[in-house]
Amino acid sequence: MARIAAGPASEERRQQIVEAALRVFADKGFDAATTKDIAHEAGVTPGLIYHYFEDKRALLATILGERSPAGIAAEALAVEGMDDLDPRILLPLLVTKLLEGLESAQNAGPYHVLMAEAMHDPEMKKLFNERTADVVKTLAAYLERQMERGTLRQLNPSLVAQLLLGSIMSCVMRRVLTRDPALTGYTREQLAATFVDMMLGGLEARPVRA
Amino acid sequence: MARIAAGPASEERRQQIVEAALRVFADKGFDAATTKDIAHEAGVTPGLIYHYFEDKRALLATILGERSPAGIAAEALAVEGMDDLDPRILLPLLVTKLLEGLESAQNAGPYHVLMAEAMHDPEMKKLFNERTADVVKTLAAYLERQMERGTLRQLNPSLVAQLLLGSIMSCVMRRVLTRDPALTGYTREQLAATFVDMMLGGLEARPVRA
Amino acid sequence: MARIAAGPASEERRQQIVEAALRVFADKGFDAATTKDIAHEAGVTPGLIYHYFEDKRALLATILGERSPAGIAAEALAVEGMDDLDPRILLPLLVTKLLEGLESAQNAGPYHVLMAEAMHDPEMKKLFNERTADVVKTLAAYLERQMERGTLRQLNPSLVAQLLLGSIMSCVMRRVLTRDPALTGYTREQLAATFVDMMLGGLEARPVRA
Amino acid sequence: MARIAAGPASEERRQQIVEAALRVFADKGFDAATTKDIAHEAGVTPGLIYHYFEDKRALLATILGERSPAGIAAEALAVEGMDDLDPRILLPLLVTKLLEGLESAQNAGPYHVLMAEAMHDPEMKKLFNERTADVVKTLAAYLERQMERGTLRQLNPSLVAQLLLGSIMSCVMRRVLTRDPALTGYTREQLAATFVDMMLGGLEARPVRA
DNA sequence: GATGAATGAGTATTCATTCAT
DNA sequence: CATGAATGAATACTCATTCAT
Repeated sequence: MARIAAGPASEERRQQIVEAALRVFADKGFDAATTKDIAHEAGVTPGLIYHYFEDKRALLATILGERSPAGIAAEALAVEGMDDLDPRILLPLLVTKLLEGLESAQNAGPYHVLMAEAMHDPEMKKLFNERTADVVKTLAAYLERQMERGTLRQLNPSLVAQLLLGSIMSCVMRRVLTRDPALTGYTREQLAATFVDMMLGGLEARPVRA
Repeated sequence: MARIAAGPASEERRQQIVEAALRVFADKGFDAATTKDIAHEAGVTPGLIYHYFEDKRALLATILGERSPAGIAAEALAVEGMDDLDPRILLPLLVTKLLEGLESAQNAGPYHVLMAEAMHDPEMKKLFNERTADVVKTLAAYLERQMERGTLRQLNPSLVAQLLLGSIMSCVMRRVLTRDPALTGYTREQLAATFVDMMLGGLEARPVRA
Repeated sequence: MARIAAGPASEERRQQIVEAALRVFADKGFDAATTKDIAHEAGVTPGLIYHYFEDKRALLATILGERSPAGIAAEALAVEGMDDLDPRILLPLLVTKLLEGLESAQNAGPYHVLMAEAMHDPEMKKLFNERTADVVKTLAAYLERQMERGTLRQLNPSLVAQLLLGSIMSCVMRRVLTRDPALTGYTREQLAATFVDMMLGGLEARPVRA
Repeated sequence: MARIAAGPASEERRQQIVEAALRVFADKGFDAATTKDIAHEAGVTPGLIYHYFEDKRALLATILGERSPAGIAAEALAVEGMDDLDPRILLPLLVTKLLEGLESAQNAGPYHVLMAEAMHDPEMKKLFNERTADVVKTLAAYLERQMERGTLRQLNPSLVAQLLLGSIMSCVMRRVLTRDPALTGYTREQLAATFVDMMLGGLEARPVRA
C-alpha cells in the first residue's frame, strides 16, 4: 500500500522512528525490544526501519548519539561564569539543573537506555564512562579553582567531583529507573537543599566558637 | 546415557549450574544469556538445567535469593555496637566493608545481575528497592542517633543516608559494572578516606578560629 | 528473503496452510503433528505459519471453525419442507446426505480431527457435544412431528434421534476413520436402504394378516 | 535407594505400572502422557518402567492386550444358549450387558484408549476393527439364526448387526468419552428399553388390524 | 518511499530413554 | 530391584532481516 497523500517528509519519518525506538528501548531494553514493537510504536511497518537504518543497533547508536544523555549533564554544568560563583550559589543550581535535565521526559529515556546497555555492552560501557568523565572533568575543574581560592578545602578534586556526582546520579537512577518511592517522595528542591547543606557543611556538628 | 563415572553429587551439580548461570547472567544479562551458554559454562547439557530448575527464571531467582547482594550490604552495616561508635570511626569502616563486600568475586556477580535486571523487570525493580531500603534504614537509624547525641548535625537522616549510600553505590557501580578507569585507579582505602573526610567535614573551608 | 516471484496472494497462502494443517492433523492428530510437518505439507517454512496464525492451536480452531463438520451434518438435515415428507421418503435422503457429507474429501478431515481431539481435549469435547446436539435437535423435532401425526409410533423423540444418528455416525466413523473393510464394502445406498428398512419396519417379523 | 523392606512382589509392581499407565493414557492420550506422569501415578520412578517394559509403546500394547475392551464386548454377547432366546428377551440383556461392561471403571479406560489411538495409529486401527468384527460376527450369527427361524425379518444380518452395535457404541462413546449430558441423563435401562422397542418394533406406526 | 510476506537461524523447553550407583 | 541424574533429539515459537511489489 502506498503512503497516504501528504505523508511526512523523509526526515520527519526518520525522527518518528527514532522517538519510537527510544521509548521502546527505555521501556523494555534493547534486547527485549523487537523491531515490530518499534515499528508499531512509530506507526510504520518493520521493513521501513531498514530503509532509514542499517539495523537495530544503528538505531541504538543514533539515539545515544543524537539524544545524548551526555549532553544533558554537560549542559547542566555549563553555567556562564561559574568559576566566579560561590559554591553556596552554584551547587544548588547545578543539582537542580542536573535533576531537571536527567528527569525530563526528553532525557530520561536516553539516560535509561545508556545506563542499561552499559551493563553488558562493552561499547556502551566505554560511551558511558567517557560521558561521565566529561562531566566529572568540568566539575573537578571548578572545585579545583575554588580550592585554590580558598573557598573550599583542599581535597582530591576529581574524586570529590565523582563522589558528589555519584550521589546525585544515584538519586536520579532510583527516581527514574527503579522509581523508588523512598526518593520520588522528595521534590528536587528538597533534594538539592539537603545535598548542598550536607556536602558543603559536612555532617559533623561544629564546636560552637567561644 | 547416564553421566560418566564418578560424577559429582546432586547438590554439587546444582551448585555448578547456579555458579555458571551467575557468571553468564552477569556477563551478558538475563535475556541475552542462553540456556546453552549456561549449560556449556557449567559443563552439562541444556536439558539438565531443567532437572534442577523449573525454568531459566527460576535460576535467576535462585541466584538472587541464595546469593543475595542484599545480604552483603546489610552485613556490611551490621557492626556490633555501632551506635556507640563515633562517625569518624564507623564511617570509614562501613565504606570499606561495603566496597569489599560488593566488589568481592562472590558478590559482584549477583549485584551486577540484580542491578541490570532492575532496569526493566518490575519484579526486580521492587526487589532492588526493597533491599536498598533495608540498608538505608539501618544507616539512617545510626545517623539519627548521632544527631540526637549531638555528634552530627541535625539533617534529614533518611535523605542523608541515601545521599551517602548513593555516593558509594555509584562508585561501586562504576568500578565493577562499567569498570571506569577513573575510579578503578583508586584503592578502597583512598576512596574511603576522601569520602569520610568530605562527608563529615564538608567541602567548605572553615574560617580559622581566632 | 522474500518469496520467489509470482507467489500467491496472501489469502491463498493462508488457505494453503489451513489445508495442509487439516491434512496433517487428520493424519497424525493434533499433538503428533509438528509445525514442520504442516509447513512442509504447505510448501512453506515453519515461521510463516506464525505470520498467519497466533499459534498451532489457532490453526486447529480455524479448521474447526471455518470448515466445521458441524455445518455438514446440519446441512444434511436442512431439507426444505421436511416436516411434510413421509419418513419413508425423508430418511433415505437424510442418511445418504449425511454419508455423502461426512465422507466427502472436504469434510472427512475436519470430522476426523474434531472426533479425535474430543477424546482428550475438554474444549473439543464441548464443541463436539454442542454440534451433535444441534443435529439431534433437528431430527428429534421432525420425529416428534411425525409421531404427533401418527406416522410414527410414540417413542422418546430425542432418544430415538440419538440412536438413529449414532448408528449412522458409527458407520461413518468406521468407514472413514478406521476404514473398516466390513463397512467400506457397502455403497452408501446399500447402507441407507438397510438402515431405513430396519429402523422403520423393525426387525421383528410381523404376523401375516389373515 | 533400595526399596523399603517387604515391597510388593515383582508381578504386583508390574501391575501397578500397567494400571497407572491405563489411567494416564485414558486421561491424556498416549502421546500427551509422559513416562514421568505414569511413574508418578504408579508411585515409582520413570526408570523403573523400563525394567518391566521395552518402552512406552509396549505399555500400550500390554494394556490393550491384557485388558482388552474386545473381551468385554465379546463377553457381553456370550450368553449361554442365546440362540434359543427370543430377541425380545435377548436384546435387552445384550444391551444392558454391553453398557455395563463398557462403562465399568474396569473397562472404560481401555475402551477409551483403544478408540483414541485407533484414530491415528494404523496398528490400532487394525486391532479396533478386528475386535469390532468379532463382536459383529457373533451378533450377526444370532440374527441370522433368528431370521431363518422366522422370528426376525430377512435382512442382511451382518449389516444389521453393525447398525445395532453402532447405535449402542455411539451412545457409549458419548456417555463415557465426551460425557455428553444429552445421554448421561438416561439410565442404562431406559436406553435399553427404547433401543429394543425401536429396533424390534420399528418406528412406523402399524395400521391397526381390522 | 512503504509494505508485509517470507526466511533462517536461533531459543527455551520437553521427554523417552539409558545407566551408574 | 530401584533410583534419578544425564542425555540428545525434537518441538513450538520468535525475530532481525530481506526483498518483490
